[in-house]
Amino acid sequence: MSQSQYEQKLASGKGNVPSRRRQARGQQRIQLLLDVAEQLFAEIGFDATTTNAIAARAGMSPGSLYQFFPNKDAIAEALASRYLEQLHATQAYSFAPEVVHLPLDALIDRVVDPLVALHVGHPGFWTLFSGSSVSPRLAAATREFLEAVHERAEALFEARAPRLSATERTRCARVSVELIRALLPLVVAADTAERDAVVEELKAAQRGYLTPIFDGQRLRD
Amino acid sequence: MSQSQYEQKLASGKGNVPSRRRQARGQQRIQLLLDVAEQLFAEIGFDATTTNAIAARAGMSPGSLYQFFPNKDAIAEALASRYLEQLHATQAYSFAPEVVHLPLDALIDRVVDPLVALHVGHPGFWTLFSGSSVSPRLAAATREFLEAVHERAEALFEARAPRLSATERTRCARVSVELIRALLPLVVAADTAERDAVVEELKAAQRGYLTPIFDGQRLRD
Amino acid sequence: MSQSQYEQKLASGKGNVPSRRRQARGQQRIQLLLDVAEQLFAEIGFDATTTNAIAARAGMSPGSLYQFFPNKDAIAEALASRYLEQLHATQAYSFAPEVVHLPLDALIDRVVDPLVALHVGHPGFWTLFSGSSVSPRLAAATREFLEAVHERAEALFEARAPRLSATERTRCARVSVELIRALLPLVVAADTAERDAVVEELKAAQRGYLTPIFDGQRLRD
Amino acid sequence: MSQSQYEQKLASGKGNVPSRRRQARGQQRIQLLLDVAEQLFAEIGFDATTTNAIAARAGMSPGSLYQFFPNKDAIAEALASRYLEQLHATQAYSFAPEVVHLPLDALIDRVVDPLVALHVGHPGFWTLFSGSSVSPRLAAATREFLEAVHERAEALFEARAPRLSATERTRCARVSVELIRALLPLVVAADTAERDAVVEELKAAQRGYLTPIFDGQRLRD
DNA sequence: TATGAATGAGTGTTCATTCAT
DNA sequence: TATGAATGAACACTCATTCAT
Repeated sequence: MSQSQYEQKLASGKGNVPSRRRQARGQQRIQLLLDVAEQLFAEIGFDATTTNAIAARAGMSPGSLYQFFPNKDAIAEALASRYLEQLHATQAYSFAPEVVHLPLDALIDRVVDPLVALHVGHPGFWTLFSGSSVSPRLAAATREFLEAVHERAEALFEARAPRLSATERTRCARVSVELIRALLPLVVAADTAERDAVVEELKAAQRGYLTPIFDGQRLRD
Repeated sequence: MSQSQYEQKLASGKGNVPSRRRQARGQQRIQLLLDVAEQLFAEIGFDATTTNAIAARAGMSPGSLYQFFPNKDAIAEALASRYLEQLHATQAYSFAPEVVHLPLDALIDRVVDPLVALHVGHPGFWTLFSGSSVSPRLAAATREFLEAVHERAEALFEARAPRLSATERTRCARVSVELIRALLPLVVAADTAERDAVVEELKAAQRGYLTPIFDGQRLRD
Repeated sequence: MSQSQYEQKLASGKGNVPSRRRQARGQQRIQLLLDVAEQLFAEIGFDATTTNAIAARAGMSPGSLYQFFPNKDAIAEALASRYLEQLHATQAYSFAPEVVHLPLDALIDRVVDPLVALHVGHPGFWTLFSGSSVSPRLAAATREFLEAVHERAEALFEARAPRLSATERTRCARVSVELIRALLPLVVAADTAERDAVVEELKAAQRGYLTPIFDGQRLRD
Repeated sequence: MSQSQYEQKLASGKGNVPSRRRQARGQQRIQLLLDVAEQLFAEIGFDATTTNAIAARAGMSPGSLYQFFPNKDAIAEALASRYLEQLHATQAYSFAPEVVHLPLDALIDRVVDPLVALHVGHPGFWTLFSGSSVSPRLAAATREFLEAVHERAEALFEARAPRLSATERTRCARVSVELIRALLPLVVAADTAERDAVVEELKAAQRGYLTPIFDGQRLRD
């Protein structure tokens, strides 16, 4: 989903195709706005961030902001969408078919590392997904995305722990995912020196949780 | 830190010492306001909750609310403080001296079960501690409390995994704590039928993470 | 339709029945706001009138205005409704059953005089009903009211000019009504000295239009 | 008053004399803008019509619009001026010298028919002259024009009803004019089938009003 | 003490107008 | 000349907070 959805041409006139230059300029400004918004959301939260503040920090007028986004929520949504796109990309890598047969350590690396990279690159982004005053659309998008992740995780569990009941599988997959998701803020918060070590702990926790499950030691429900 | 700090005693000469009855009435109203605020924060978030809505739901006027709390943030802070008090109480139990020698499973039960009870009893309370628009005071209180918990956890680690370096110990303690903290929302969100099972997973994850550490299998940093 | 519809009680609490004094005060302020709004609408039009300007001129804060009216349109609607109520009252008098048998001159006096009085008392009110940016609700209310008036006029025509075809009757009634409606602004605009004379002309015009119709001289369609 | 007044000739030394072609193009675009503006004003009113919408509907950019008109009001004024020009033309015909001696019916036809044609051709134009947020200049122009019409009507009255006092003459002329002006919206609003009949009523009303005056039956003031 | 009407600064958003290209 | 992105003042409306009763 690109932000082109926000362009509102009042007239479809004839040859008013914006020059490549113009378009590029627009794209840059949109990215700038999103970057600024991300910063501010991270710093003071979604609600405390005013649209005028975003525009000002981006060095433009409030009116300009509204040329790109129909309203404040749309900014959060675009931000989320930008983020989710990247997340999707990592997922394609993390859950590629051959991954199923990887040893556990490699498997965990494959899932965790891109996530860590993404979060470290977008510190404070998590704000968006935990705040409660976010738009329903954003909430829906998030839920949807999480569902997708859970499904992939479940598929993995089906292959690696086939003796789990369906209920158990769903539950374990969710817990496994949340285990990572939940420790990510800790990783982001850690200073650079400490970060790698924390990531190792995260992986250890994941290993500790998954090993008995994948070993088939868990039989009773 | 109790909410009595908000009571504005003018302490002028006259005999305006509130009768015991009055005081009791005030306490009740404060608790009512906090209960209502907790509900609303959980339902629609801190920012979306208006002070007027809190007062209205509590069956009193906005003016009355401001007799007990100097501003909106103070409500969140009092709520947090009430919560943290309870949390402190559980901590006294969870980290009592004899706990050090409990088998791992029992140890985990002792820490996790009261936490789960508390969170289930105060659903959505977590909103307060994750939102970013909360007052700096609240943020400080939270940080302070977490430090205390980390310290206790560290003390436990010192006893159970004495071969860990100081740095490792701190890190592992934090991760162990966050592991629980992070999965608690999942527990709260689960419907009653599912809840116990999720709690079991939470404990399994904790066990999985702690076992190798407490067993002394972790030597390298 | 009273303005009580705008009162939004967040809580229905217990005995928070506003004192008679309080209620009266509220009524006064509502009337004041409507008066001020009527002035401003007449002076500079609906769109150019800002809600803040209304509040300021009424000596209160914007917030207060919104305690009585949910939005700007509602002010126009309340104004219209206040006006239409009065108009309804005059209609009851103008079209009372015995009126059918009055001589033409008396009949015209009976219809025109109250209308003139009303319009003179509310100069510039017409703005509301001619502006195009008014709310759909207001437009509907106006249309509805006009329909009612047309119906009454038609009933009169049925009695006084029974030989008119249904189509003719409808058309003549509408024209007769519009003849008055349209000249009213001229009456309002006239200075006091001139006013009575203009009203006389209005009546003369009406007489001139109705006489041949009521005399049965109009037979062809 | 033509819209050429809006063309900003800098008249600097160089040969920037626009070619005939260019001028013609400009004229076309101006007319196009005025047509579009007229439509929009009629559809949604002056205030709700944005300059951007006018430009868009005319297939040009906002910047271009401002090459022809210095501001939004000027569009309404140019529109009015275009309209008034046409109106002036009809007046030359309606009040030609020989008209004085026409029988009443013919006289009325001569005045009313062109007006009806004009209004039907420019539906909703009246919006401009009744809205209150129009520019003072527009108001002045309208007033001015009406004065001119009134004067002509008065001249007619002087010839046809010489026994009227000056005051009476002025008043009756105004009322006669307003009588038409006021019913014109009804004519415009009527669907094509009904329209002619309504026009006939309009004429009948005018006849009914004028006959006694021109017959000299009106002597008293 | 309790009330709730009143306040007013501040928010998201619009749109007439400008100006670099 | 034409363009349309950019501007920013201004508007409708909200809500934390106060204060007369």
